[in-house]
Formats: sequence, structure tokens, C-alpha cells
Amino acid sequence: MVSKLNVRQVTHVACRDCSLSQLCLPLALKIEDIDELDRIIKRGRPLKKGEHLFLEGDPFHSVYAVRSGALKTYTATNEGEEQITGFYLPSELVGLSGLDTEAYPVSAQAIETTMVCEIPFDRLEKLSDDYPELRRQLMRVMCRKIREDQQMKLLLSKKNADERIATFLINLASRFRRRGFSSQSFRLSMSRNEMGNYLGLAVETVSRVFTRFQKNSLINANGKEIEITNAMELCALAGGKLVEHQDIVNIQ
Amino acid sequence: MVSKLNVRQVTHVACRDCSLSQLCLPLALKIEDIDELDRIIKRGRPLKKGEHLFLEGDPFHSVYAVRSGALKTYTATNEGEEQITGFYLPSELVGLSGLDTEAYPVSAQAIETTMVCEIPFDRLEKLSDDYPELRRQLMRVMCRKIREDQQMKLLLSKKNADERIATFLINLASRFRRRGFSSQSFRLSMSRNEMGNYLGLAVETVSRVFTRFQKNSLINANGKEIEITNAMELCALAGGKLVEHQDIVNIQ
DNA sequence: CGGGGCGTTGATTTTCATCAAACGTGGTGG
DNA sequence: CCACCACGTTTGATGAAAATCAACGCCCCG
Repeated sequence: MVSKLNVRQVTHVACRDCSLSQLCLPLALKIEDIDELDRIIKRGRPLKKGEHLFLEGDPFHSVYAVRSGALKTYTATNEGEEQITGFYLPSELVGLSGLDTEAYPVSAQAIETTMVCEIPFDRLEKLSDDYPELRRQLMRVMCRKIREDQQMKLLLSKKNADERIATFLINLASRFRRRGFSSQSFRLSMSRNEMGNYLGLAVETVSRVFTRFQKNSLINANGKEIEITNAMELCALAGGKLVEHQDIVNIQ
Repeated sequence: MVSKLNVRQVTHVACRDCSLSQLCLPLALKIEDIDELDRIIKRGRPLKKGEHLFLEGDPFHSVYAVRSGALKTYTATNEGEEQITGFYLPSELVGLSGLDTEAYPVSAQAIETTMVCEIPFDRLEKLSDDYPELRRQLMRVMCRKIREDQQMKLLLSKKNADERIATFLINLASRFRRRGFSSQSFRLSMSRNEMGNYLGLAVETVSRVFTRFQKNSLINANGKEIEITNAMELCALAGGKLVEHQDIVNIQ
């Protein structure tokens, strides 16, 4: 009920007043230019869990910034099962990879109640003609994505189950932290199944690793509620670095 | 010896006369604008097998287009082994993923004698300020990379050894075809070890799959020389589609 | 001729997927 | 409000695929 209220408020927040502006596209723009971006952004009703933002093959027209909630993107394997290609948290841009094609190469679906800002691409492209910094920001987002995928490929080809889950948790934690939430304890928006699908593991394996981590006091998991109790160790497993206190460094 | 001669010739070919211009960056430009691009491109001496183009962590300043030969890119895992992140054939662009950072996120190394065109990034950026089409071409290259990585992640998380190798071979074949070479028979520029590393398989597994494919008359492998004798079947294994005759469709 | 790297083949081990079953929980309808 | 159902999760038992370990052959090079 509280969230219902928030959702209503949020619908009308302008870019310049949005708490995510320092992480999102407006980052590239001067205060006075943000309004320009603001005018082209459409803010729709919230998506309920399970609703699609777009489907694989839909004509490409917009990219989307997540305002609140969470999305997943996925494609169909040739056997028809789904392969999750990413999870998207607030301030992250979805749909960019369709940018040079006629159609979205993945489907995007809300995994909890989710608000997005829609940015029609033709207008974004025009806008970016005038603002080199916006252009560079777009480039940056795509480059980051490429580097993330690189890390993901490494994970999938070299890491074992424990390391995959550790990496995933640390990565989530650091994304939460960047957004001003606790990196110590948070709520997973995806199911064990989705996690396994994304990480290339069977559900049962995911479950077992969680139990083992809990037994070894690395984490405290209660359903989707996660508390990281030994960030140091978890980072070591993930192959990342930990800097002072409990600050978790983004593994990418 | 013949190749030595070619290499010398090639060094001085202008973009407008380059046989790769229809696949490379000039694709985006009008004939008269190509010379503009041409002026900023540096053409160095050929790299010998094993030589590096740049190292992970080197300050980022240029992207490179492969003229001839082949490159691999790789990062170090935290255990210090290398993880190959890609192979690059003529007309393909290397180094773009470092574009939003100060340093290259991967090392790039020649896996056979290789010629590259160096494109200093600051000058490319200036040039792309004036040519929206060049900009879009850069975007396209990055988007394609993201989609390729997506396919690669799918391969790594869902496909078994046979399917991985089949996909790899079909993908190579189609890249050769696009460049005007035979997609039926070609020479692998990478070792079994590098292939396994890239595909997330042990060398021994790669070797065994090759033997099995040969036994089943899918391919004819003699060291690095590969002949695809049953493209249909191989494509089926890879999960791709085959269109008429022996034309192999890029799996991407 | 010798040596080293690369590739192949066989034997064994490990890890994780799969199969099967039970449990908890949240949502729905009676 | 409770009972029941469906779904997500957990746990155990078994099996399969690929990694690892080990040994050998083959070139290619010096």
C-alpha cells in the first residue's frame, strides 16, 4: 500500500528531480539541458510482475530506464527454453542492444512491480546529435555492458557453482550500494530458478550452494531476504577485492 | 613468401581501395568522405605471431581494424590464467570496449602474422562529430558485439561440448564467407588450446570432439586445416539454420 | 639428432545435472 | 476464516558429461 503511493508520486518526477539522475542518462547533461531530455521521456503506468515491456522480435523504437523495481531480459534457446540475459535495477538502461536492428533481440519482463521511463530512440538520437556528452554517455553505457558481458563469459567458462553464486551476490550488493541501499542485506527480486538460469546452474545447485554458504556463515538467507555476513570471504570466492570495512567493490 | 609480398603491398592501400571497405568503418562514409578517415589511420608494420597490439591496462588511445591475419583478446583470471574473450578476423574492430575507460580492459595479441590499421580514438571521435553515419556505424559495431556476447553466454551456459564446437566452426565459416573466402574449407588460426579456452572446454575435450566429428563425417580435420563435409548436420548441432546449398548462415 | 610444443588417446575423478520426493508458503475460492 | 492447491524451494540419490591426470606420437624447429 505504501508502495502504491510511492508509485503514483514517482510517475511524475522530472529528470532533474529524480534521485537517479546521477546514475542515469541525465548524468551527461547540464542542468539546463536536462529539461530537453525530460521532454522526450514518456512515463507509463507501472508494470506488474510478469508483464512484458517488449518481446523479442517487437519493432525497436525505445530504450527504457528502470525507475523502480526490476526487470529481466531473456531470449529463447532453439529448444524453446528461456535463457535470461540480464537483470536490470533502477537507473539501468534496457533495450540498447536492439539499437542497430529493426527488432529487439530479447524480451524484457518485470520480475516485480516496476516503473520505467521510456525514451523514444529516434528522438534520443536527434537529441544526441546536439549533445556530444549525451552521445558519449550512451557509448559509455554500451562499453560497460560489453565489459560486463566479458566478466559474465569468464564466469560461465571458468567459475564453479560456488564462485558463480558468490560473484552474483557481490555484484548485486555493489549495485545496491551505488544506488544508496544497503549492500549488507537486501531482497533478491529474482527466484532461485531465474538465478540458476542466468548463471548456468540448475535450481537444485543454486539451492544447495545457498545452504552451504549459510552453513559456513557467509550469508544469512531467508527466502529472498539475503544478509551478507562475511563479505570478505564471499568476495574472495567471487575473485574480487574488498575495500575497507564492509564496502564492496563492484566486480562488474 | 607470397604472403610477405602481399603484406608489403597491403601496407599502403588506402581505405577507398581496400577490399575490406565494405565491411569495415568506411562502410558508413561516402566515397569523398572516406579520404577524411583515411588521413587519420596509421598503418604500422605487420605483427608477428605472439606480438601484442596492446596489453590489459595500457592507456587507451586507439581502436584497430584487422587488415589481414588474426588476433585474439584475453584477460587474466584472478588465478592468473588467461581467458580468451574473442578472435578477430580481417575487417573486424578491436579495442572498442576500452573506449569509456582510461585503459584497455583486455590484451590483444596476434595469433598469426597480422596487419592492422590503427585509428587514434580522439581523432575518430572528432571525425564522428561531423559524420553522423560514422557514429551510427560505431554504434552498430558495438551493438553487434553485445548481441554476439549474448550468443556466447548462451553457448557457455546451455550448450554441450559438441554444440559448442559446431557453433564455433559454423560461425568461423560464415565470417570467412562474408570476407569472400571459402566457408567449406579453411585454416584455423588458433590452437586447440585457444579454442578450448575460448569455448570453456579442456583441450582434450576439443580434441575428442574433433575426432568424433571426423568419424561421423561432419568435418575433415587435418591439424588446423578444416573442411566442412556436412554443413547441414553441423548447423543443426550448432542450433542454426542452413539456407540453400552449402551457404552457411551466420549464427550470431 | 634432439627437444619442446602441440595434439591425440585412455583411465579415473569430480562436479553438477537430473530424477524424485517432501516441505513451506502464499494466494484463492469456498 | 480456513482449507486446499500450486508453485517455489529444499534435500537426497543417482547418473552423465567433461575435467583432470597420464602417457605417447608427431611434427617442426633449432
